[in-house]
Formats: sequence, structure tokens, C-alpha cells
Amino acid sequence: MGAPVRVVLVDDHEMILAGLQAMLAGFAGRVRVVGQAGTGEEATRLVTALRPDVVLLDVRLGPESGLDLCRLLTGRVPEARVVFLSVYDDEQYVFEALRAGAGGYLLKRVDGPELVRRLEEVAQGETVVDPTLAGRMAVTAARLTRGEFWPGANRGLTQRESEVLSLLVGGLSNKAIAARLVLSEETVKSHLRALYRKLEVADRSAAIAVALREGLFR
Amino acid sequence: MGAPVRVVLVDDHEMILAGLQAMLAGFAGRVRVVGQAGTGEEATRLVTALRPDVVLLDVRLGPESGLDLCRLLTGRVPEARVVFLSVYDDEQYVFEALRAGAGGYLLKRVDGPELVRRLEEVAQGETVVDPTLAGRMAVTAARLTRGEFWPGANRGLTQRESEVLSLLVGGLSNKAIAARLVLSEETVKSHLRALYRKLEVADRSAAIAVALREGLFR
DNA sequence: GGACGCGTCCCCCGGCCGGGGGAGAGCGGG
DNA sequence: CCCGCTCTCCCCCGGCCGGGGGACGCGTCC
Repeated sequence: MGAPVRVVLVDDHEMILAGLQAMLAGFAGRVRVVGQAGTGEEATRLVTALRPDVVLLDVRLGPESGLDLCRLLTGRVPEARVVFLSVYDDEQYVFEALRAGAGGYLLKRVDGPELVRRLEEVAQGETVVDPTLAGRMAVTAARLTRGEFWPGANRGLTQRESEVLSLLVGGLSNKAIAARLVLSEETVKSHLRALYRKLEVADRSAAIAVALREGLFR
Repeated sequence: MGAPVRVVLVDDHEMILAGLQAMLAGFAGRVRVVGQAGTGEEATRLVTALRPDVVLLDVRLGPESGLDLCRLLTGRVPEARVVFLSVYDDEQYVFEALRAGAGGYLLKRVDGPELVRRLEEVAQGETVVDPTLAGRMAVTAARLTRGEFWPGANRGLTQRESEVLSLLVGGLSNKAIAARLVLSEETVKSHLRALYRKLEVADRSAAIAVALREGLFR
């Protein structure tokens, strides 16, 4: 079995941190919490200093994005595996998390023994995804991984437009896209108008159809 | 919670059958083994007669193929969900199993409580895949699912609804769909409302996204 | 410095869309 | 024979969406 898995917890809710500590307390031989942080900045300092095996990270970190933090951490400390802990059981989130370099995506309803098992697996290089989500994803997966990261340039799409398009393909409304990208709805509409012109379509559903046909999505 | 999940066990090893029976014996209120079979022929007879919620199936059935049996069973008794139980933790097998209409793929190292939980999930329509496998699959994915059928996942769409959906996926507006099918626009809207309910989405773009994800377009 | 592209945000307006009610016809099974 | 399902069509209404105008700051390139 070897040494216990060294874990850093990151969540902006004190309660969650305490809960996780309690949950993991009974498994001292297998998992050891070596630090906890409430903000991205704290987390970055801790992780670079402690170089843990796993970082357990909430997707929403107050105003900050857990995804951005994940990208930062995996870039800076590649041997530390980032596992998201979230309440959102949406496949879309999982894909974004994995694309951001995450080593796992678990739902907050896991219990202690399962969490410990997952942490051990992830420390050994496995990628762990909540089983219910993973089941659905197994069927979806092929399509989404077929394209590369940002091949939107085929139609002269800008970076931002590609991002908007990928969310559009995910079936999100203008409002939802705005929320996801932290933008005004008007800005999203503005990008969409440009998108429709470039894709030579009249509305969002046709845009989705074209994007999928030409593989412009993510 | 409702009635216990009715399960039929299929394996060519007497020992495995006995083991499963013993494992599930302690959960009589949640899972009930209503039959067991050692061959594909036996299994087919049992399943068509008993119409269980779940069929727990070994991938290797002596000389016979569990996959073929799965295809047969899902074709003949669509409401019964087939879950494979295997020792092979190879992604390839999982994809083949899902393509054959399976509702799940678990490894023989599951313990009682987890197996029971999985059986309940699968009976409720979830697709369950062993977490370690599923994690890998999420990243590696594969090319196997491209445009394949998925018997278990038809959302009870009527003929007409499917036609409307396929045009919807093509990016057509209500008016265009009406013209193509020689219908009133109101009729199209009526079909769409039913479609949104069945796909559990709020609008056309989300419907397109779901349809493409789940491959229920024609 | 000026032109240009990009990203952000704002206004107005008309039309399409989604949700809530229906209704009537046909068809098959209990 | 009636029930349930499917398919067809209707009205109203509120909200979302798409298209037309912009504006401003920020970089880059010449």
C-alpha cells in the first residue's frame, strides 16, 4: 500500500473543510490532510510549498474560478493531481474540468470510504469521475474528444467566439453563457451576431448544426 | 424507495452464482434474485418469462458470447437492463458492452453494498460503469460510439416526434419544419413541447445538444 | 499618431419561441 | 364501448432572441 496519500483541501466554505477533515479523520493511515485553503491564492502558496499528492478543490471558489486555479496548479506543480468536488452533476462541467487538467471530478455526495478509495486511485494515476456521471459520459465521450482543444480558427473565429460557440453547442441560453463566462448578456449577443455572420446562419440552432457538422466545437 | 429490484443472474460458473446469491442475500428488501441461469438459452427463457428489472451477466459464458446474449435480450425484453459483470478491466470491453445495449459494466471486485447500490441505479435508468474504468474512459474515450444505436436510451419518442427532432437537429426553424412535414406551425410547436418534456430540456438548442449526445436523432 | 481588430457594453424593436390552456379525429386494446 | 395514445390544430401571453444601430478601451502594426 505504501505511505498515506497527502492531500490539500481547498474550499471557500469553512464548514465543508471541517466536514472533509472529519470524513477523512478515520483513515489516517491511508489519507493525510496536510493543509487546507479558502482562497485560490492561499491554495497556490500551500500547494507549491507542500507539493501534495492530491488537491481536493471546489469548482466554485467564491468569486474565483476553480477551473482557472486548476490550470494554474497543474501547470506549476504537475505531480499534484487536482480533484474537483462539486454539487453540479453536469457532464459539461466534467469535461471542462478534465480539459483544465483535473485528475478527477467527484460529487459532494460521496461518503468517507469511497472518497478515500478515490483519493488513493487518483494518487496512483487513475482518473476518477463520479460513477453516475461517468456512465453518462462514457457514451458522450467519443464525440467530445474527437476534436482538439481550440480548432475554431477554421472559420476565422476569435478566441472568445470559440468559447461562446462551445457553450452554445452545449445547449446554453444567452443568459447561461453570460453567467458561465462572467459577461453581460449583451456581450454574448454581440459575439453571437459575429458568430452567425461567420458561420453564415440565421439563428442559434443552425449555428449548432454547422458547428457540429464542421467539427468547430471544442 | 419502492419495490426491490428484480434481478436474474447469468454465469456459467456455479460458484459465481452462489457467491452472488450470498452477497445479495443480506439485501432482500432492496434486491431480489428471481432467477439464475448458466447458459444463454436458459437465460433467454428465464428473462422473457420473468421480465426482471436487471440481468446480471458475465461477459464470458463458456463458449457463448455475453455480448450476443445482451443484444438478444435487450432486443426482446427492452425494459430489462443488462449489466455486465466481468474480471476484465479493459475499456474496449466496456464500449462494446454499451454498444450492445448494456446498461452497465461492473468488475467482479465490487462488494455487496456497492453492487446493490449499482443495481438500484441501473434499474432507475442510470448507466453504471465501474468507477476506475469509467475514469479512464472519460479521458481516453474512443471512436466506438459514433452514431450507434442505444436501445436502452430511447426516451419514448413517437414516430412524429422523432421526425421533428431530426429536422430540429438540422437547425430548422419551426416554420421550416412545418413546411417540410406539411404541417401547421402550431402542430410543430405542439410536438416540440412534448419533445422538450421527454428530453427534459427547456429549449430547442438544449434539445439539439441532448439529441446529439444521446444519439437519438435518425 | 492613426487604423484596425478585439472585447466589452448599451439602446430599440420586431419576431420567433416556449408554456399554458385547450379540442377534435382516428385507432387499438381491454 | 370506452379509455388512452397519437396526431392534428387553435389562442394567448411573456420572454428570449436576432438585427440594427452604436460607444469605449485596449492592444498591435505600420
